[in-house]
Amino acid sequence: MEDMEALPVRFPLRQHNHSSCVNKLLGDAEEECRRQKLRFTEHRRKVLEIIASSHKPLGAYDILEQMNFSGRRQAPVVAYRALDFLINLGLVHRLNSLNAFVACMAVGEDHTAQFLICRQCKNVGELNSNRVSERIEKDAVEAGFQVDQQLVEIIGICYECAESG
Amino acid sequence: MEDMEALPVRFPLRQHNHSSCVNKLLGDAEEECRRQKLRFTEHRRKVLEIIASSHKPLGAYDILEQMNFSGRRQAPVVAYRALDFLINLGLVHRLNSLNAFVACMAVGEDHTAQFLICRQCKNVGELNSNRVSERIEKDAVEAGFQVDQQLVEIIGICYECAESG
DNA sequence: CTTTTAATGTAATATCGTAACAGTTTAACT
DNA sequence: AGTTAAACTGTTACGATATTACATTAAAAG
Repeated sequence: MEDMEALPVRFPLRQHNHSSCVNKLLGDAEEECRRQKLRFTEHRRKVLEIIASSHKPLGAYDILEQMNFSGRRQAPVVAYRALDFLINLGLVHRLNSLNAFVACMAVGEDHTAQFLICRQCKNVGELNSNRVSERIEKDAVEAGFQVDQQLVEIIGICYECAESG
Repeated sequence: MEDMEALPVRFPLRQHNHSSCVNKLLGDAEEECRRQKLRFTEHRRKVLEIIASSHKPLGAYDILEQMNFSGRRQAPVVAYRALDFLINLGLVHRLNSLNAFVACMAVGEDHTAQFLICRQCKNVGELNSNRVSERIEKDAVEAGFQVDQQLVEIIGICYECAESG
């Protein structure tokens, strides 16, 4: 039986208010950390804020550059440690084909994710299709493979870029 | 309507004759280059041979190490150039989550591919499920995205490792 | 046989990511 | 409150992955 619900997808529109996404995500993060008794430290907050403020994926060193509060340049490991934390919490996703990071757009929704990477505008959308993840799971199992994690990155052209030629 | 054909999957068995895979792949490569009037040079042959001789994914620098014919150590770019060529031809696949490369196991079959990466034995299998690729294509299109390329990497435990505990 | 295109050689450098370890802060427990 | 254990931070150094640039050589096309 096929799932007939609307297909959840988040693709950032050209004009939209970043600051509300950022605030929402920071709030979700705080709450999640409280629930799990984890520490939402300054570094972690800052890194999440930087990532959430961009719908284009950012490299670890891009993030690092924006961490110069106090004028002092941070060591790479500072960014990577915060990223590991945020990824484990499901607040940030890593895009392996780009060596880059994006904020999760479906925090707290118990979701699977596939990433839509526009090779023109470089924006990244998040598709949350259970049909895709279930199809992968079933076919892998049929092939004798036990699935722990799925990494799905889809390269192409987003709607807005297709429109504007 | 669902595709009821057997699901194509290639997972290397523990005991099997590598040299026959290697020879088949080299033959296919030669033929494909003849057809497309491309040059199958020494570097390209050697890199393909190295990759095909391993069912575990190899990093570019692993490959480089094995390219020391003439005792001379090659520069990284030599491996990367050959890899680019082989990837464009569809003879080699890149695994983004590992920064590593594997030989294609379905050359000349007009296939889609999803990779099954065993985190225990580190072998990589190639699943060729059109059901998966079509599901991804459909859902992406439904989300307003035009797909050029799909990157699907599935991490887990292969059959043989699950058997042997 | 000459022109043009593709491939190679070589050096340097850019980009991405981790190890190791000492010091500090926070939380948990008497 | 004072002590202990766990988590986080600061810092240095290094390892791993990948690309740019440019001069040279080899091959294919005319």
